[in-house]
Amino acid sequence: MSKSNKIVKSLPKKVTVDGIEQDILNEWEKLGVYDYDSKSNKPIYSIDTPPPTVSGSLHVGHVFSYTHTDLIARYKRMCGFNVFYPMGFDDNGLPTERRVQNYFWVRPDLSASYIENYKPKYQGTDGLKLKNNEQDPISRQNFIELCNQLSSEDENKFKELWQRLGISVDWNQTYQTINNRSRRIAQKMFLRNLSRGEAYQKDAPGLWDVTFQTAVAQAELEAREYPGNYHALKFDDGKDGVIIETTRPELLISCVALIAHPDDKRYQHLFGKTVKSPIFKVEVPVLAHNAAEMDKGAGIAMCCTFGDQTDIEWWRDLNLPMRSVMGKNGRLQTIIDGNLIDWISDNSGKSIAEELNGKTAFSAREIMVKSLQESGDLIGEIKPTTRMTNFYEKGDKPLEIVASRQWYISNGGKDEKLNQDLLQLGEDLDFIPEHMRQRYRNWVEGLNNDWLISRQRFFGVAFPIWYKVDENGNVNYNEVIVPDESILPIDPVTDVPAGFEESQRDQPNGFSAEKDVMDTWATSSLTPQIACGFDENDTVDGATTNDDWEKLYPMSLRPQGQDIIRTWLFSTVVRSWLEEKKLPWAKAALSGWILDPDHKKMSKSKGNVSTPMPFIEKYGADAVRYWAASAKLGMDATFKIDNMNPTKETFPGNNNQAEVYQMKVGRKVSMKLLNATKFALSIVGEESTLDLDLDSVTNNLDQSILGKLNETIISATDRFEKYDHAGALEIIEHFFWNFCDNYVELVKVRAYSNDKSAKTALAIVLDNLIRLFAPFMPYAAEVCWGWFNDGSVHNESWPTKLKLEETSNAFDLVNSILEPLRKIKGDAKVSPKTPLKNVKISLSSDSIDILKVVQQDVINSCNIQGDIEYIENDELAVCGELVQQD
RNA sequence: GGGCGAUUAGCUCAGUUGGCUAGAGCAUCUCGUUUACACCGAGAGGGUCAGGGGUUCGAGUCCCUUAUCGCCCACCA
Repeated sequence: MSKSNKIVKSLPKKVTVDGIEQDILNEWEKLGVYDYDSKSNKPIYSIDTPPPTVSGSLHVGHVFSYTHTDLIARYKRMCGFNVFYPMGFDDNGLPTERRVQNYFWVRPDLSASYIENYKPKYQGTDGLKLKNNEQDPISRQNFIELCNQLSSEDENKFKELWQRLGISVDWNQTYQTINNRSRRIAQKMFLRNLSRGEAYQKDAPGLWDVTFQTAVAQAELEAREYPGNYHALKFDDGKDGVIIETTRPELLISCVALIAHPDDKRYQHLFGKTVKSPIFKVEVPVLAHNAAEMDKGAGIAMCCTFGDQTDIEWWRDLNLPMRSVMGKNGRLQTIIDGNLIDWISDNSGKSIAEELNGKTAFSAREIMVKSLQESGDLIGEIKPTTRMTNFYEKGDKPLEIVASRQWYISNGGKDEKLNQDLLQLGEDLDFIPEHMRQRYRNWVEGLNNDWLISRQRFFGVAFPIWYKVDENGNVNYNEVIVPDESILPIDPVTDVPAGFEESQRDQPNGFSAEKDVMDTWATSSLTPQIACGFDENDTVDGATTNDDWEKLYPMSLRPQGQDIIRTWLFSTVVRSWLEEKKLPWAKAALSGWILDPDHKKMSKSKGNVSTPMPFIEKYGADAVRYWAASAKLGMDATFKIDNMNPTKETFPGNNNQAEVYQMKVGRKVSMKLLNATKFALSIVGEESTLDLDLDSVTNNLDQSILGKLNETIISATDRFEKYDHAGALEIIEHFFWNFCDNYVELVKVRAYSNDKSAKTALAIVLDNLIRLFAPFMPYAAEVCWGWFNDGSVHNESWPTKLKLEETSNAFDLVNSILEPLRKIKGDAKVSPKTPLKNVKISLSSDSIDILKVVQQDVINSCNIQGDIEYIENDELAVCGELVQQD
């Protein structure tokens, strides 16, 4: 390596890390330092950045994981890759729907027509004051426009934070998950799934959230503890009765059978016979099924349509009738079109059935318990219990099971071959850290159904389809009308299929729109396609083109949180496999959690989040990055705050006394880098050019520090290649402190006296160190670099192995005798400047030879008077006498 | 119930394929220094590597087992 002709610019008297960010940011933007170059021939490194949800706010956990990705991006960029590092904004889905509703006090209404230049009456946080006013009903298209308007405000706040943090995203490459490009791609991919038979609709019982009144997918479930009671109910078998236990007596009315295990001796005599339910006196069969567990409850279960997933299994396997009463609004429906449900003939049973109509599960249960107690069919005490129950992850009421027509995409939940293929893809994908692969395996192996992608919500990407309406005015869901790909995106609620006119909407022999929207993951699963320009017809919203698609896909890296392996990661693999028969990326990097000081995961719902900007302002962006960079991928990190009671009230760092240890250290490191560089340049830069020629380093000690530098470069690079940024940082930092505290101190005198070798070594080390630190501390590194270079350090190359002859271990040797020499003065509690005399050093003869060559630096820095006496001995020993000061 | 991970100094964590007297930072204590850096430097104390077995010349590292913590999945009779 031989570089020269570097011009040393003027150095500041005092360095600082405060307020350095904005000027540098402007410079980066001006130079386009992080721009992806679609015309370049360099190898590409493409990153499938997670699009943050814009309706939320960013917390330190985001800063943590996005910094990890940025470290990789910056490293790869310096290694000569053409880095494609886009940013998306997730503004599709329920959180945004609710936020837009409350912010503008509107609600989407599918019957409302589109209004050009619609201006909402309200805006801001006055939603609560408007509680009594009705929300303004507007069309879906208007709603999407309001979303885009609100999102762009949020996006700017996000962008500001990411930039300040030094995330090296190419801001020309951005997308929104609700913008035209995303909707177009989501619809196009759905149509292709449909044409290949991978997307299909089915009318079947499924999990249903009664609050949001939408179907939910397996991936969105969350099991939570839920209190309940066991009720022992007696069914009439003509003899002593059959006792079953249930936590849901309100579903007795939907009971279609009693089920026990085929091997259960207790119930053998009942199989094939019927019993009568209490209260309603409905005759139901007693049947055998393997899924019944002998040791659960009474060993015999009441099968209702539907209480849980097992009920669905029994209903399907045993061909049982459907007696569903649970309405989509969470209320029991026993009277339909004025008629009471038809399977009850008993008169008193009928009147209770009538009473149940319109009741929530909760009040229906109260009615049933009371009735059962009165009739004497409730046996013994009601026993309280706590059980795990499935909830929609965003909901707060247990899920019900309701039959409805929904759209699904095959994901291996029902197709063994596809399941195997997807498992194999999980083996082919490079997980970082490796053990995260197990999460993927567990999930794919545990799938029990296809991916439910339709949602009965208003805001999201519309299904681009209509259905034919028959001559009687009934919608025929089997006759799907699809648009041509070229006109996407469309909204079937306002757009009209080819060959029809608007007047035929919902008319006999006309057409009817699919009103559901797709699940948000149905769009998010396409982020590689959206970011990389998959759509050859795209003329809107996109920065990349279809030419880029060929180069960028499959992508190099998917960074993401471990909590969304089953959703985002898996669904992206599914879509990519179905469309391209490829993995979407080579590697997946999973980041860990940020834990609060009580070791609880930091999340918005727990109210323990810390907003990052105050920390950036207090310590500087480099320091915050240093904190994040110190943690390995996939490892949790504790957000440890000193001097502070870690309660909710005081947690977010508004207390000036509070310190985040690692950030404090990070600030020290960046200051040290600035100071060390300034110092070295002040000695070295007396001339107008810097000599970085290795041949100019002739002194043994100087050569040996270059040897140390070389080791550092090699092992830091090795760590980075293994995606171990924390290990790389540790190695670089260790060398850096050693260099500052020992080497620089040693050669000061020689360097001041214009020694060519020392000056060149200092310059070479600094030149490399700044580049080693650049991914971690982009601001401090840029400042240092700017003192003796033009252009950005972030477009420079990552240091590579120096072409050195074999070097001695002079530096380590000197360090090992420096320590005891310092201790002599330390023990005597005198200044390090105090002179020493009669210094004797015993060590091996080889080491003596090396040491003699470089001893002048030791004599200078320790202020040794007279000669050093060397004694040959394998055991290292150092002694000396202090010269008495006046 | 099935799976994954963690457990090393007061705190936060390193410790790569078994090979040192087990390391670093913070915190604590002692001392020093102000022409690179007080957003500094030098030094000290502090650990039965969660417990118990085993393999090995040798175990923080490998195997078995127990305990505690965290997470994922299953669990609604």
